[in-house]
Amino acid sequence: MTRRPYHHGDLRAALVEAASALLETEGAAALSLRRVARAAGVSHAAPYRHFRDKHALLEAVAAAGFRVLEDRLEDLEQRFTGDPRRQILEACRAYVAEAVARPERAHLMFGGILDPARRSDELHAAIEESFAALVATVRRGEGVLFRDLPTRDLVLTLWSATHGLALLAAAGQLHDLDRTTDPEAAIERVLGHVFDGLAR
Amino acid sequence: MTRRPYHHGDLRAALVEAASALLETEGAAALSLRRVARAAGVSHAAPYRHFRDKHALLEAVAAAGFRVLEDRLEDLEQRFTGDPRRQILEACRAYVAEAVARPERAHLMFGGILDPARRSDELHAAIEESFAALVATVRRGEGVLFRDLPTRDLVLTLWSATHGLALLAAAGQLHDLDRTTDPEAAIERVLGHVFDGLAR
DNA sequence: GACGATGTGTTGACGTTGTCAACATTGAAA
DNA sequence: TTTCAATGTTGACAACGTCAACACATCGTC
Repeated sequence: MTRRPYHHGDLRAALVEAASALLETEGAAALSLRRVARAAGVSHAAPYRHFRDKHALLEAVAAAGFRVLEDRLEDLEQRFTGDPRRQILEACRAYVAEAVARPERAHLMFGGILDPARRSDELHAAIEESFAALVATVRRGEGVLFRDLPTRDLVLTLWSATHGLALLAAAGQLHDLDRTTDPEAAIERVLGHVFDGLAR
Repeated sequence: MTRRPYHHGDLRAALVEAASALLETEGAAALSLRRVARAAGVSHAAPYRHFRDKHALLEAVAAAGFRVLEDRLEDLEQRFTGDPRRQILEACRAYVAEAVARPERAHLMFGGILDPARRSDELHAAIEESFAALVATVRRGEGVLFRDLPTRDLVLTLWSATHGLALLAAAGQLHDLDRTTDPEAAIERVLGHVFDGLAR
């Protein structure tokens, strides 16, 4: 039943895998299509059978990142059913933790590397679904945790704070403010205050 | 016909200028050292008399961005002396507005393009000074606007929310959440709620 | 079995890039 | 006037993204 393409097995997945690894270890600047191909053990033009160009490969890497985010969020719903506050807190924590663990991918997902005008369907779907999971998580707190505010306000406020902290941490820029701040503790305090502002 | 002299006059500044312009119009991917040199009217290797490598040029562009941010913040202190709430609000607005007006540079400043390990003294100083201006702005609200919280908490919370919104807006990702959200209105609402959470 | 069609990987080429070494030109110090 | 450091140019190189031409494995059809 498993249809295996003939030579490499599943080159497409292998390329995304190799690109993700190279991205994190060597940085975005050092990530070339040819190095990815070499890492996957194929010739320099082989990737073109699976991706229109380099941009498309990078989009696939980003899409994988969004899918991880979505999985985390949905997992949290299972783990903390009936405790929306915990769900939201943990979701934000996971968001920051992901960015810190894979900063290069985080910048690929949210930074100015990919051209929004050229988004593939795959990436578009991955983004939509992960954002839907995020909105759904926040929604579970509506009427229970938060004041009577538009969903948009709740999501935007929580998301902005979390996103900001995640990217500052990923870029190592928290240290420019305060050498002793670690992201884990920071998200705790920041979210506490933001919750206070939204609480009923 | 004014004949161009062999020596440019102030090539360094011209290169930073040309690079900034190219960055915003063509995007980071299309920004090559050689195109910058061409735009400045010099040969392809001339930039090496002023910058160690491409990375150093990009750092100079980023540093200029941080200096703009600092100037804005300090200008606000003059314009709204004695009104710390207004100062902070306007500072956050300016932060977002800058990111939206020059999204490519914002990503260069905060994204994963520049290697933090190789920061030039110029960039390092520009970052420190703009962050100091940011902290100073928030401090003016201490004891007046905010609950009795560590400065670090105040700065981190306000900064995270603002930074997050700024980068989401710069990346055009606000539209993934809600097609009708415009950054100007969003920062207003987000900051309102965050202020509530920090207010005394 | 034979056999093209099709999907997949390879090879070689092209123009562009970042960078370097060698050289040219300039303005100012001596 | 001579000299020299600073600044700009030229030409080279390997690595890059991309493409066209080719090679081969697999499969449906006869």
